[in-house]
Amino acid sequence: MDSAVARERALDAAEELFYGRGIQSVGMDDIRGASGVSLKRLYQLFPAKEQLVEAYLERRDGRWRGRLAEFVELRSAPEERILAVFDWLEEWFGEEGFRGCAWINSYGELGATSDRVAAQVRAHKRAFGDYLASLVAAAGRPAALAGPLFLLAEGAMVTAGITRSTRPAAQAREAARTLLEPR
Amino acid sequence: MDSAVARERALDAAEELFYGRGIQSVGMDDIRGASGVSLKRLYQLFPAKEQLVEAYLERRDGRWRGRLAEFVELRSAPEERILAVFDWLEEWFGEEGFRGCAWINSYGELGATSDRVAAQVRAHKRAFGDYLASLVAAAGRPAALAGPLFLLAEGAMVTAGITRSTRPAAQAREAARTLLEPR
DNA sequence: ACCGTAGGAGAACGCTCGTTCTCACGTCAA
DNA sequence: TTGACGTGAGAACGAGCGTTCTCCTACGGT
Repeated sequence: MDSAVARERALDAAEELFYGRGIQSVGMDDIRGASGVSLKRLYQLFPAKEQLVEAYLERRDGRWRGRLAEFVELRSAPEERILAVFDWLEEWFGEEGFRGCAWINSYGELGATSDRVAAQVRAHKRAFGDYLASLVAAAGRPAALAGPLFLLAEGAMVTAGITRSTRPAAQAREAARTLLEPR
Repeated sequence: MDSAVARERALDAAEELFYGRGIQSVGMDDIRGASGVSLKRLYQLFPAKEQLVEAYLERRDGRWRGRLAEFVELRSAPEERILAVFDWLEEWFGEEGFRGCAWINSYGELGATSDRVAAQVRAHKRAFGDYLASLVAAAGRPAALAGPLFLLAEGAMVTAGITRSTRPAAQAREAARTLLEPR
């Protein structure tokens, strides 16, 4: 098996297991079993579990933000683009296997003990916040709107994860619409 | 040492360590060292670690909501009481040792593997949401306001925990004020 | 004074898991 | 053909930790 292929399979297994069951409760042997990549190869590709965790979060970050941006691009009106973020959240929340925000969960699990994971979570959230801010700026709205919209989105992710419901997305969208109304 | 005293000391140590470093990275031996309660006594009081975790979350839930309600009671105007929630969040975020919401963190750590912890987190969040709803009702405002306010508060907690900043509280308060404005 | 009981200190046990090692096998260059 | 090398399967190692056990001391009732 090609190294690149083995790497992808390992990351696929890591993503499914880490996201679904939490990082600490998944062993390297579980990754091996789910990916078919031998332990020897796993440790060649990722010298320690923590590096596999980092690679998982990093790949997921790119994909997550990519999917969001792709969805948002379908709308042309700047205000609609902002609201589309919440529409996308609703789709995401409804997906099979949704278990909340991977970064918030990882932060709860490892934020206090792993500086590198904590930094990655902060970077992801900053990137998401910056993206929201860019949408607000593109709509010609005051920059101060971005913070509250970000908080609504974060609250929706956390609440959807805990309550296993898509409803927070619609609530957040509605609140966002109100905040966006001209006064 | 009296049993009741030992129990309190054990819970004090559990709260400080579990909240500060995460649950899984704290061993029963750490609890013993920090509390001065022997392992034998610990296991008499809490037959397994999971029960200590539950007792920790339960006691913290009572105290947390008690402190919040106490703070809110200081205001008399119904609208002010709603906003006071966010003022209290700001105070809380600024406390030494603040590390985000204990329940959100616990959910990230154990939500996928412990049904009892997951249920306790849901119960805590439901109680907080109900409390917010009662403040909204007391102010004679539409019940639909409670959801968005809840999401703002949750988003603020998560963001304050990750970024180690008190700013999300003020942002959430400002957004809440806007949502409360008569239109 | 004596015995039964409770409690403390900490060793011990058993399991999990991250990481490394062994060994047998297949491959490819010379 | 041969030998060096890479690889897979899985055993082995070592640490951490939840839980229990041992042993010793102190004390309370008679």
